[in-house]
Amino acid sequence: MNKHQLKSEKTKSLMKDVAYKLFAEKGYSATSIDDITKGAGYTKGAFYAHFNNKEEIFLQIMDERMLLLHQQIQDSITINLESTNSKELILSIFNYLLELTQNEMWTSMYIEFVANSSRIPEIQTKLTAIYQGWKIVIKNSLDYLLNAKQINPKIPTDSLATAIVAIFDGYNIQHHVDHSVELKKQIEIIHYLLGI
Amino acid sequence: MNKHQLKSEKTKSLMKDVAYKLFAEKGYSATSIDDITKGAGYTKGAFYAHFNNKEEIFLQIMDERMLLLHQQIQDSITINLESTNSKELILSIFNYLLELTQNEMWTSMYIEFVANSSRIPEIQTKLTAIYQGWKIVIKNSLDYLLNAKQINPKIPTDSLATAIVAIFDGYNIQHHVDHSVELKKQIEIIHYLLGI
Amino acid sequence: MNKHQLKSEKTKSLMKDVAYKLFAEKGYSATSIDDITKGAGYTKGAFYAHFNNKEEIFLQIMDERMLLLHQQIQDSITINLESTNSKELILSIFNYLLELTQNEMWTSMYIEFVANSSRIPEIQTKLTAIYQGWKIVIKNSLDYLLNAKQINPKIPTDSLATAIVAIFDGYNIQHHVDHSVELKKQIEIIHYLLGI
Amino acid sequence: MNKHQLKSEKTKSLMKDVAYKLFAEKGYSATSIDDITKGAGYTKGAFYAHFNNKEEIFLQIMDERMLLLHQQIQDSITINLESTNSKELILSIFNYLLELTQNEMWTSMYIEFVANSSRIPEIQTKLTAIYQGWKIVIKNSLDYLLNAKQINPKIPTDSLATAIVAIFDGYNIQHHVDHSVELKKQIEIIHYLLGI
DNA sequence: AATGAATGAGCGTTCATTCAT
DNA sequence: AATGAATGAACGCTCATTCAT
Repeated sequence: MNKHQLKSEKTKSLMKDVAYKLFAEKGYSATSIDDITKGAGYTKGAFYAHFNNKEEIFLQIMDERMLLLHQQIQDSITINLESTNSKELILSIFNYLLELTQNEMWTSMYIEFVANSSRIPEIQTKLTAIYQGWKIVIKNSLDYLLNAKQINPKIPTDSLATAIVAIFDGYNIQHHVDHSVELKKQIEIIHYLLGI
Repeated sequence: MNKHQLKSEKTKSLMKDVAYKLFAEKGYSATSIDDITKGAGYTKGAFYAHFNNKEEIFLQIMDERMLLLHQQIQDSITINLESTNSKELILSIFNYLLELTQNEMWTSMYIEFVANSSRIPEIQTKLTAIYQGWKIVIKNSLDYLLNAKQINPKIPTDSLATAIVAIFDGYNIQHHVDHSVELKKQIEIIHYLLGI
Repeated sequence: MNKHQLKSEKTKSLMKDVAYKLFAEKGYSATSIDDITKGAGYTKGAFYAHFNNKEEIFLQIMDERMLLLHQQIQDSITINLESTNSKELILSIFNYLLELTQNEMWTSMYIEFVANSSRIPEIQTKLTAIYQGWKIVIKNSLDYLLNAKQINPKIPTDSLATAIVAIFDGYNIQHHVDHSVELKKQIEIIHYLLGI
Repeated sequence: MNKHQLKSEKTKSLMKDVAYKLFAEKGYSATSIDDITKGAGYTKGAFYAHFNNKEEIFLQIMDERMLLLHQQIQDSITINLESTNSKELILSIFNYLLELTQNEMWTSMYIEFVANSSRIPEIQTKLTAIYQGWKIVIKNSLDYLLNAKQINPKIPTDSLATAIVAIFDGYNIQHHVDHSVELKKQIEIIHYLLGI
């Protein structure tokens, strides 16, 4: 990677960081290109040297953040899969998600994704794929634990995976609106569903 | 109410119906006053004769729709509380919510409420109150059923109420993004949580 | 026509007059909406209350000016057709066109039409129709004079009509670039072609 | 000319070729520096290494194309001046011009020159000079043929030269707008004017 | 000679809002 | 109550031009 590319990458990254923050704070529509570039210390023109339009930066941020999240969950699982204690594994995964949802910025951005999904088809496609990914990861983990007889659910693991994702999303939304809602309580519910 | 007021009320109501539809379809930001008034067969000026600004109509719609929803749930409970069979009561409530979430327009609008809650403080206040209301309604019903020994939950009823709301929201979001997600499955989960 | 429409028509007309002048002076691309509205004493927004976009005002001006021109030529012919002297008729028509081409603004605007015709299909269609119209008007007049044995051309009247239009356009362009070119001389040429 | 200069000249020439094409296709205003450099396989910076600004390349292209055209006409005349038959001379010259005007790109570019002449004084000066040049070349040829009694015009040769240029321009414009106009017909008219 | 990141001014367009009628 | 002309600020985007490399 030459100097030009390096500088370009740095600028893009800076703009994406600022945009991420602003999209979360003010929403996609209410965030202007000017807001983004000024926040990153550039002028409007610089934005269009790196992104074709506003939608593109939104989608790129979404892609990157979702990929990162997916990988981190995956890693968290891999590391803990050797642990003999199922509770530890489950706890580690869910605690990870918990931390994430406690990050207000991420939640706002996530809701922005969902809110715009019906208007921007590409977002819908991506989000659907992401949901599928999460559910598969969770189902696989549950299957593994089930085989190891470490969980004892009364509900099929694929339905459980969907339910767990829903519970996270649901608590996420409630907490986003009303911070007095305790996110930790969802862990209890999930444990109960898992029969542990 | 005289003729003038009646006409005024009718105009407002028409505009709110159109606005509800448009906010759900295109989002709050992307919907213009012109879209609303043209859709209702009026011109821009008429809008400002009835609403002070765009935010106001959004909040009024939210108020009315949420109140309506709340009352309908309340009614559904009241009617069914006398039924000897707990399953029937639960089913009737949840089926009501199910129908609602299967109404795409309502879901879109609901997500619009949530997405705008961090930007418009009044929305946050209202949404928080609404969540509280729902949870109280659900908790009271659960307590009633618990006393009647018709449900057998392992989790306190207030936590359960929060969980049930979260599950509805969560499935709602997933279904909004990916229509292949079956909303009916959430009922299974909730039944399991209730020990029935 | 009510007061609203009257005011609207006045504003549109004012804007079209200013736009006509500016398009001729600076060309279509180089003329901004701001130039037009400021010149007419309005703000940018007012423009879009009356025209859908920049192209529309250009096309409307073209339509109106061309229609007017066509009618005036037509009138000029009708009035003079009764005259016994063919020279008078011819002179009156060509003098009319002469006057027009001596109006720099009109010529500039006309060249703008032509220059943009390959890029804006609607302009091409309109211009083609206008050329047809002119040629028919001229051919009909020539045929009339031919029947009356007042002209004695060696070339078919339809070819002559095309040639006459070409000569007007050609002198027009030369004069537009170099004002020392005498437009009057083209009348001589045309007279010669007509055998008078 | 050393290697550096050679390369430079080649780059300039490439850019001018691409620019010529683009100016003709999209017009001067609508053609961006980026369009030109990308089309020539370079980047923006390279443009400014060879031209001071956009106007400069336009003027250079105009200069070169017009010079070329002038020389080719001149050559065409010189070669044919010895021919005993006047018709051949005339035909060769006009056929050359005919071919040129049938080249759509050239016509578009030519109209761009004319349309921009009132905005860019340098273009006006150049175009005026070019018109003068053409007219002198044509007049001289006509005078030569007149002396040789090979043409028999009823109109002074200088007026005829102007008329011939006008006829070419006029048919050019008509054909540019409406391709069904036959350019060949203008030759008939000119022959008639020349009394041959 | 050539790259390409960045500027900055400007453009066409939209839209919430105001107000005379 | 309703119209619709007009405002004015903002927005997404383009582009000629500059300049460090």
